Amino acid sequence: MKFTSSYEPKSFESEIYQGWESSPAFNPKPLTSVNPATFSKESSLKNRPFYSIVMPPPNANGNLHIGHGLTIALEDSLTRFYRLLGKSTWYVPGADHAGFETWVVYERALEAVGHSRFEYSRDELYARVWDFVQEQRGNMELQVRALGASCAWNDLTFTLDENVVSRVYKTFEKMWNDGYIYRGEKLVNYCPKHETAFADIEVEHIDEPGFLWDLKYELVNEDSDGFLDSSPECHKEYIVVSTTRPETLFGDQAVAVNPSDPRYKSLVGKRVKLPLTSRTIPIIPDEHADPEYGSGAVKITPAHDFDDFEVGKRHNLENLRVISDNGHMLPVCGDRYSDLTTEECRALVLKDLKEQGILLDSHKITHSVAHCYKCGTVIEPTLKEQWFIDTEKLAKTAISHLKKNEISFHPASKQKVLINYLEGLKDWNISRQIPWGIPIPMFKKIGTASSATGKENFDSAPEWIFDTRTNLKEIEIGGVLYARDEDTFDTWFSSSHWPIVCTDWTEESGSPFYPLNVMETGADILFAWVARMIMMGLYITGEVPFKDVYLHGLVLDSKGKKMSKSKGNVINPMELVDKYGSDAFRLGILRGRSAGMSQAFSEESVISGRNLCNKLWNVSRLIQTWVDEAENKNDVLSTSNMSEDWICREIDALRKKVEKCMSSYRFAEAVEEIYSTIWDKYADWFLESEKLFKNLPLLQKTLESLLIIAHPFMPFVTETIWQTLSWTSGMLISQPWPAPLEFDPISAEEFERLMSAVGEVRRVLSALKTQKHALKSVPPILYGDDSLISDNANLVKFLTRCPSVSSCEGSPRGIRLALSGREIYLDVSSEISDSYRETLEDRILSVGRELDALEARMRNPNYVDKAPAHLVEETRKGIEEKTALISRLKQELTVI
RNA sequence: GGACUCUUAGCUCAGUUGGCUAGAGCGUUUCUUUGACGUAGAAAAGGUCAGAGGUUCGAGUCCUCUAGAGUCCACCA
Repeated sequence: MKFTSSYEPKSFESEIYQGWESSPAFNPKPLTSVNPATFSKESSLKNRPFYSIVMPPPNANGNLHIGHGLTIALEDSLTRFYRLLGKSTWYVPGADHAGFETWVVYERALEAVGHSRFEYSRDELYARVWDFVQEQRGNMELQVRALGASCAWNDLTFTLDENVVSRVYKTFEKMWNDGYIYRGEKLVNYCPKHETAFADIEVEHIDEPGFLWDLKYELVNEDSDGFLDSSPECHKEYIVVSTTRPETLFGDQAVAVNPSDPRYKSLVGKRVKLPLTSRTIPIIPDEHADPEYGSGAVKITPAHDFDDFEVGKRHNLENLRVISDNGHMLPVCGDRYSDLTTEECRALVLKDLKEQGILLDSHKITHSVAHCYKCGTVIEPTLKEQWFIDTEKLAKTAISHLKKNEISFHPASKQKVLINYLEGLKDWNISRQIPWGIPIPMFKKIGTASSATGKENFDSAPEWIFDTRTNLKEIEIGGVLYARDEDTFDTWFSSSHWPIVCTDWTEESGSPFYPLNVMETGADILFAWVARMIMMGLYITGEVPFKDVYLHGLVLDSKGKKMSKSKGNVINPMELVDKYGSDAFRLGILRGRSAGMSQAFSEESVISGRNLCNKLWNVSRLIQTWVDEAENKNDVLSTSNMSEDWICREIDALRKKVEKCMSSYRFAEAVEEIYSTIWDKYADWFLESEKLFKNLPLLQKTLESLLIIAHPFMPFVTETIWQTLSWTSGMLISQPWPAPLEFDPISAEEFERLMSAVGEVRRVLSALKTQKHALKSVPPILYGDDSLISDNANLVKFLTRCPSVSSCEGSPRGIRLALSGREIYLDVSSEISDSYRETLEDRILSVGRELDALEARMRNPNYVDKAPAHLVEETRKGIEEKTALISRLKQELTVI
């Protein structure tokens, strides 16, 4: 390949990726090639020769969004970094069947062609979605490749793969045997549109305006003497209940009042007539009723409200369902209301109550309403028999391991947040009434086969049995027939196994890659996923599933607003990759981003990334040109001037800095360092100097080091350059991390002095150009007793573009630069130096202010006593230098 | 009600256990058609680190309070 004059990512990215993918680079080294002596269970993860990380599986049939772009930029830079360090690296890619999400998409597609899910059996639907997913599949994987993920594609794990399902079944069986799983009839969060239950975590609570209605429930006289109590409160003939859901009154089982509420004390035990029905219900005392809220009396509907369900349990109330699974009123509500939707029913009930004088008042309120996180439908708490996991022990175990700091969190604050969550964790409903997912391997006893043994066994057979033959609707065991539960698992139940299934962990031999080095994912799924992986990992393996957790925040739009389709501010990562290249995107999205923070993102940062790629491209092109032009190519590698010592020192510092940043997950800082080293140091100073020296072996070596260090963050362009350079061989992706470079530190410091001298020349020239006696042409430089300048006259001349740099021969003239330890003059006319007077005066003032600050510090005896000696010494030196500088500046002033 | 995070340049953000004159990118201004790069080079302007106390020789950094922004969990008849 040849270097084009500018960086054109489109011309090489896909080809480069194919090269990587067809090599063994993405795969972990075979176990036999890794020295087993270096691996033991006890050794810390840092020292083990493996590095493992798994990809949070993107939806198999979806497209990547900006969050995936960030995920892959983060994970892949870690993977490539540790690969370069020589670890056997395994980045396992994944694809998610995305149970509910995919189901919603599929059901919508079905409805679009005029069909309903209810026309098909569960098994038919499963088969149809399977085909649907296969048709849609592929884009995601191509997009992951386009982002440069160096993952082991051979090991791609789909969440419905056979090994995933069998592992999930194993866990379920163990939990069933250990008594962690139970079937219970409880109120569950239920989406009436999609007709499925959810875990608490999948419900979105939104504050909404609503009404609190006061209803009059009339007291009925059931006393034997036929008269109401004579106490003054009970001269009333009714009790006012406050409700936001009048339509559920058909299911009311009681009216609760607070036992300490004096208003209602004497009413406890009485009964009231339930409006619109012929039923009566009791007034019961319960702490749940808040005397401060509404009328202080609350109707209790155990089958349709979580709190009421608990009240009902305490008072042995009946759970009477009045709303169906699909959100319509049941026949029990009577012909007038039966079959209406809850909204229709509410309107009609209110109208009827008003006409009957039962609706007394209404108040505008704001209350939080539970919604389906996917379709936004209001969640209907519904009484259902479901499979639950008793989470108490799981959470307790997880908390104890977390408190022992076995997992370090980035950001650290999330550890506390997670413990806080686990401490209040309720039992976990894992049943979903959607066809797309892993079938629950439980079968219910339904009858007997026509054999004698069946009849014999039937009574003693358990109600439910575990069996993995979920491809069958019915099974027969010992003559007893069982039917499969048609529900599927909550996807978080199966995905909590992700670190275990992706590392091929087994009971027999574990896995050298388990626990994972790091789990990188979005902070928004800390509870849903990270918490569950920890609980499950500990339950199955006894070990935490990962040692580090890195959580990234949301990627917001350029104004800091959340991206959403409805707002139209969604940024598509693939468009940016297409426009500026994959590396530019990666640099742009990592830039200025820190753990756990939701931060803005814009195209500008990607453009800046593209510019860095272009810079590196041209740096490489220039060096290649010099190599091509050179006649003698057998020079020995060594530094031959101070800019070379300096750049070696800087690259070495960069290497260490990047190592440190990566081990503490400070990606943005690593990127920042790479930027400034490539651009400000290597290109602007070193390469400029090398235009005079052209020390080819050193140029080549330093460029190689930079390419390797930058590779984790900008893999395509660095690899392309590597493969284009004439002297390099093999692939960059599998090169060893650079060894320390040799340099003379004193010489490196000398170069810094030269840089500040050159900088001062440039600053003064720039100032003179804009003053009233504007400088027409660049003046010569004169030096007095200054070996740094005399020894490097050529370099100074080149870097400042001055026509000449020569000795003043004992007769200085022009402007003397205000640099301590330097004697440099700009040979300008007296008019020009006059015009510089003002600038000089400003300079004296500002140095004076700095001097004052330092002197004040030294006057403080506590500072001299208590501050570290080196700081005091530095302050002392600073005072000396600034004093000298001021006196010289003043001298200059008088000369002028 | 409980928990967490944030407030630093016009914008987006760094700033590790407190320590030299608080940094970067983008934007702005001036200069340069210079040899790889105009997707460039050289230089500049721009900050009472939200506010008030406190600890300390020393606070953007630690503590307390106040104000504002945001997130999560629980509850809300």
